[in-house]
Amino acid sequence: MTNEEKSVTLKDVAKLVGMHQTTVSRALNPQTAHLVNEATVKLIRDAAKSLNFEPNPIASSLRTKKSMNIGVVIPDLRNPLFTEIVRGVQDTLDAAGYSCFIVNTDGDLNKEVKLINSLKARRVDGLILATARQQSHGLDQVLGELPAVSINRTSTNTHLPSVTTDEDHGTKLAVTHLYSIGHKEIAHLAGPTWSSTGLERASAFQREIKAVGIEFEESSIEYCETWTIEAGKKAAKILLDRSPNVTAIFAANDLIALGLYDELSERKIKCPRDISVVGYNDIPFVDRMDPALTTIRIPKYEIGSEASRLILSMLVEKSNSFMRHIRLTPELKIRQSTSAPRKLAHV
Amino acid sequence: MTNEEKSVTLKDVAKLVGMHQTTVSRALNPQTAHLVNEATVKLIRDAAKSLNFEPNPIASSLRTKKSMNIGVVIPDLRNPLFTEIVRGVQDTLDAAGYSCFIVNTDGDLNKEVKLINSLKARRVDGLILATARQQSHGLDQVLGELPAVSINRTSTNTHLPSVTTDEDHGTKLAVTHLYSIGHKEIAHLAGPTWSSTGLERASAFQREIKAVGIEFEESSIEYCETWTIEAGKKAAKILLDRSPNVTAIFAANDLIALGLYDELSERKIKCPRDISVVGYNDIPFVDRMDPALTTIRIPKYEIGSEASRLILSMLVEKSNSFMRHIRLTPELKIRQSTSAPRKLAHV
DNA sequence: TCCCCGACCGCAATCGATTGCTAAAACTTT
DNA sequence: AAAGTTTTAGCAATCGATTGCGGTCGGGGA
Repeated sequence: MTNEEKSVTLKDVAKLVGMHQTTVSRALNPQTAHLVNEATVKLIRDAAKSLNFEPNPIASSLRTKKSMNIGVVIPDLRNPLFTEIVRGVQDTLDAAGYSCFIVNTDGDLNKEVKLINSLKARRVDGLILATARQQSHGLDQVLGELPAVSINRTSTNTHLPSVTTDEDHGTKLAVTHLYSIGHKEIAHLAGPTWSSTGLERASAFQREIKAVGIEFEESSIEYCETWTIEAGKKAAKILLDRSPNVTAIFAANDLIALGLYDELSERKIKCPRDISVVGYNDIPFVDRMDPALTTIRIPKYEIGSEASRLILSMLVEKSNSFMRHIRLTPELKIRQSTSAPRKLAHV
Repeated sequence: MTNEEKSVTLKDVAKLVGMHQTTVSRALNPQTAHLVNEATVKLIRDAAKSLNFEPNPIASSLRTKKSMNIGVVIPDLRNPLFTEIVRGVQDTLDAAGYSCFIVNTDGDLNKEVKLINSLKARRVDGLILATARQQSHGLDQVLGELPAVSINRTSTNTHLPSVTTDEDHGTKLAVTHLYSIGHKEIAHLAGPTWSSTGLERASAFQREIKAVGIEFEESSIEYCETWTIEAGKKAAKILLDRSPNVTAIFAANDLIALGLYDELSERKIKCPRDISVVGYNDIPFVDRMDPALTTIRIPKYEIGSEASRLILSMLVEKSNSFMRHIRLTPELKIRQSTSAPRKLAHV
């Protein structure tokens, strides 16, 4: 019988100190403790501790209409990119006394809508959206009044506060790196066209290619269907067939780069000897692949923590008035998958 | 003004159909709908739909004392082993209408206790524990009456229902594989001694080594401090110094195997040419490392889903009476990190 | 015809914390 | 000393769904 706890309530504590539950409530809450005599507060706090009182957040939520939960919508927790982000979210959120519900859309827009609705049904106080669709397709309507921030701001969703990384800069890092080591025939395995980051990187690619003085051809970009290894491989197949003499490929993310790796090894094309590869994100373990992947590192954990801070701030100052956009800076991690081209491409 | 929803309640629905909220409540709940006239049920359901009514789970929780949330305690979400498991948990749980709170202990026992308490404070209905400490150090007391299942049953915690994999079998697969391709000098980089799985695999290793007819020496086992790459590398250093002529090493998990990889490459020891390596778990991407890691695959997703099923069943049949232990079977994935020893070790 | 039972539905209490309002006491201010 | 403040604390309503306890009505059995 070490376990006599039968859910201690405010009233129990009140009884113990001979006061009303109201006073106990106020004494225990830092926000309202000033309404109670200091000595009484101490008395009550001690009593609460002795009874091992834990306020019931559910009762509290019901009355205050704050669940202290926020929903986190991601494509798939198994994608290491997101686990890193989510960790940032969790740490920041629970430091503020919030918890989170994580849901996986698996890239399915219908599912996403359903999940957001379920999150609303669960009365989350806010949402962090890490699913970057180009067409938010009435998501705004689904969102309703619910405070939300978006990771990977979609261009159509600029009305949502967001935390993003500088896609242009990241792409520039990739392209100029490849150019600086001698590549002239650079192609791009782009992200899906329904993804805002995919599109942004693709158009940044085009811009940067021109910026370094290479003539841009449409054929040097091939779009992947999804952000996966398989899609990357499939697109790589097409790209390599079409442009056999590229010497470097910038993949829109690491997974796509890995798909490219697969296709290269099937064709016995050696990376980086024959073709250099740059990825994006720097997810865990790509530094241990064969070859170690040169990539654009984004501050994943920080994206999560910043997004959390943002949503938290929206929750206190209910003023949705000012729309904040936080932009973080990526950096280049040079590893073994890039090297000077074997034979310089003719200009 | 597309958003006129101001939180519709039972009472609103009741008003619309001219009935009492009680009836509405019963009609909407499948469990109690039989108490209401069938025609009325339909009427009410339609009305609810038309008002876009969503029952407030918080109010419901308060009354029923069921939060419909369960806590998931893991070391670190960033460890791909756990993200896989968690996905299994999430999918199974939310099919049953439950949500989960995921917390990360970062291997810190104090933190673990704190987190479990916070989970209890949040009124979770049950717990899934994926932190496998040998000494549960009064965790039982912390747990109290809360239903819980453990992944990786700790030997001291056999009083908790559990979902585990067959460590003996997995270890046997590893050892016999190495033996069958010719290795006689096999060492083991064991998991931490505070971990039940670490200990189990280590003792199974010893047993299996003897079983295949190799003389066992204490020196062929080196324990890692934690389940990390760094700890693996550190222990590998010691092991390789001590036993320079081992031809194969069985690492207690993939991360440790990767640490071993690092140490091997620093010493210019080629895997598998000079030393074969077997990992454990088969976490994502180890098939793409250099060399692709031979490992013992465990059904990660299933562990999560089985654990969830278990906790759910405990929630319905409150009878804690029968203690269930589910044991899943691992399998061997042979890849490039194992091959026949270059020169056979002298017997 | 009378009684009993089941089907159907409403009343009101309940879960536990929060908060607007009120009131008593304590302390200032003229 | 009277009036005005400030401090401190209690009362009771409230959040929204659930549920034990009836109550009404219609029908079946005796």
